[in-house]
Amino acid sequence: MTDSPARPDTPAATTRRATNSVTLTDVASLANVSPQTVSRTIRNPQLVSRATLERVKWAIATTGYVPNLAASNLASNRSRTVAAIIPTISASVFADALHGLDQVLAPQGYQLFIGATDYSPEHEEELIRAFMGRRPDGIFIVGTNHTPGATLLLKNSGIPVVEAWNWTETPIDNLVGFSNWNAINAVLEYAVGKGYRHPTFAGSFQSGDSRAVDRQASFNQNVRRLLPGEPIRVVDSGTNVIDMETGVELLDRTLAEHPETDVLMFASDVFATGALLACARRGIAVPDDLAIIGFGDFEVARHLVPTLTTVALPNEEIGSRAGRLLLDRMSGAVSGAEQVDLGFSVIPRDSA
Amino acid sequence: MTDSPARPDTPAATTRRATNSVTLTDVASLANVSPQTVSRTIRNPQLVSRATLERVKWAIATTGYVPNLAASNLASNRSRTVAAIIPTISASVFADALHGLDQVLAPQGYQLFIGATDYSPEHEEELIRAFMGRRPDGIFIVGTNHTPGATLLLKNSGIPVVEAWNWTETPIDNLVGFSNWNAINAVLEYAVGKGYRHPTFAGSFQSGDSRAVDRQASFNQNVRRLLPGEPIRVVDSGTNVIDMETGVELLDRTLAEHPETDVLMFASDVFATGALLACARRGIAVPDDLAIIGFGDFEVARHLVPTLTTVALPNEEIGSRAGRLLLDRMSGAVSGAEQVDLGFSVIPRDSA
DNA sequence: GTGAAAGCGCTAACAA
DNA sequence: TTGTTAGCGCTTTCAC
Repeated sequence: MTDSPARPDTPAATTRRATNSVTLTDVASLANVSPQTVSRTIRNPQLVSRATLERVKWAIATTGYVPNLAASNLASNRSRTVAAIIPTISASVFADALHGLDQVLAPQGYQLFIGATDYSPEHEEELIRAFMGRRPDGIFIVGTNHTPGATLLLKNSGIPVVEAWNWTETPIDNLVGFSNWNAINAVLEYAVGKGYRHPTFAGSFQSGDSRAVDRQASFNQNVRRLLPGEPIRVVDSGTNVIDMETGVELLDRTLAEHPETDVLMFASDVFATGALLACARRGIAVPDDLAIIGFGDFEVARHLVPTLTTVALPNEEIGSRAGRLLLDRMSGAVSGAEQVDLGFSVIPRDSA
Repeated sequence: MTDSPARPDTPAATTRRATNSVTLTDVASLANVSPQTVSRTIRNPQLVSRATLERVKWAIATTGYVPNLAASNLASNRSRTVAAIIPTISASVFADALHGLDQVLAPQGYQLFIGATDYSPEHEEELIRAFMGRRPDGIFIVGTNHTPGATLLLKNSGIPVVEAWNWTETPIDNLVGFSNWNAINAVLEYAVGKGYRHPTFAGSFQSGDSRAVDRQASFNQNVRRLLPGEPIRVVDSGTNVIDMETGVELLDRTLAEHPETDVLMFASDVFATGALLACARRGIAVPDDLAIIGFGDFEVARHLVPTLTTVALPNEEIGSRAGRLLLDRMSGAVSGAEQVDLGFSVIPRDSA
């Protein structure tokens, strides 16, 4: 033992320490080195001699020391965190993207903060503001439609940002996604190529979900282009809810409001699944009475009877690619923004 | 302007500030108050006079100040974060729980750190260690089977912990879940009550997923109890993968290895869905040729044809209840640990 | 109701 | 290779 004033058994009367947790200084005095050497042992072991390294490691293990990353963050101005802002946690497409993101970031020591906007741009702005307080080293955010305040916050933050999913000509920084517009166009071309002439598009087109709005706009324009004279049939659930029940309702409304429909295109496989199973229950033959096309290529699509024609999207890759872009920028290796179009593919199956 | 030495336009030559971000001191000097008053404005506005409050708020807005929570964390020893440790992000049951957790915690200003163990206890321990460095105010963790090291870390952390999903007689701290053992027993009693005599249990029973292992043990014991003399039929996929493809494989193996099976119980609705749809494709009548029972009551269960008999689990409620327990403990209002059994319910439908 | 002083636990910069 | 010094930006404590 030493008579150092930092001895843990000689706490200054003026201390404010509320924790009883071990600090760098405790480890240092046990190992008989300076706190700096302990810090180096953890962060840059190659700068420390073998003997010292062993001694410090032993001291860390003995004390059960866990570095306080808030202090590290404050001193180094790096948090080793990434903030992920998604519309909702319980939608598999975003969960897949988060999974991709986490797989790339976790091995590099980055931890993920997650926040859900529930499709509300106002809530998104609040969330961004709250996350900024944590000084994340990177930001992953779904969507390209933000409030002016949110856009400003992100632009001025000086933090690498990846916007994901949607495509836009004017990203804030990096962009990883695909074109919803082109995807819907591709589906429509597929359907027309198959001989269908009376398409209806069904989904939830609330303004909060700009991806859905993009898809609807694309449908409108491309029907005009590919089927001149054909009326635009869109059925809107009027909610943000994406579930199979709503798919059944959309089917019912389509049958009632647009009985001439020969192919029913859904904005999500979730809707399509509900509708396709409802058809089976009601004796509507798919695709002979009515063809159905989904969007997203969820796992169930290739198991349904009949199998569901749909569009495969690069969900997980959006996350992993975004993670790699962030890593490049956070390490300082790369300085410029990138736009990555991951594309999509129409998957022809039996339902259309 | 003042001639205060803290003037932002008079940076000390010795400064180490890497950020150009606004600090409490900047706001204070603009509002002509002490930093302390700005802090109070944010954290305890009722202690500040109206006039001062207005002036400080104006200064905050003018400067675009965002408090640095790492500094706050360090000084106050509270991080206003909760760490959530789940087996995998891309499984809807855990996503639902996270959603419940977030819904309760976010309004109170708590942010969520998320980490995925991929069903590996070793990885879980690493993750806990990494998260401890962030000094979360609470920990949510799925499962009750941890490595000795992980258990020790959690127990000694002094941080409120909620273990979720499984049931155990010896929780680390709080516990929110249901009994997998009882749930499987209930399903089996239901099946036997319906007249089935040759049950087979299919799923993935890798040791990493203790919930699945519990279910299998329950199946074994309860078959012996309810159907004495009947052999125990279990089909194990041999992987941690939970997808419909595996459900199809499990069905095939059951038909090949145990053709006498009259009711096939799956450890997850995902498997059951794959199997049930495969039956439709192969002309196996459900439930007449073979009855099928799932586990989890996923959304698709009530839409399938035939609808799937299964067990409903309180996924989202597990999260929200855990959130409320953590909130109680983090606020200091409650000191004791609680064990909450949220139960389950067998949902009789057409497949069995 | 407000301010001054001290320090949370760590790392950057520099010195030896 | 190792140590010393000076903060990072905030909150606690205590004085007024």
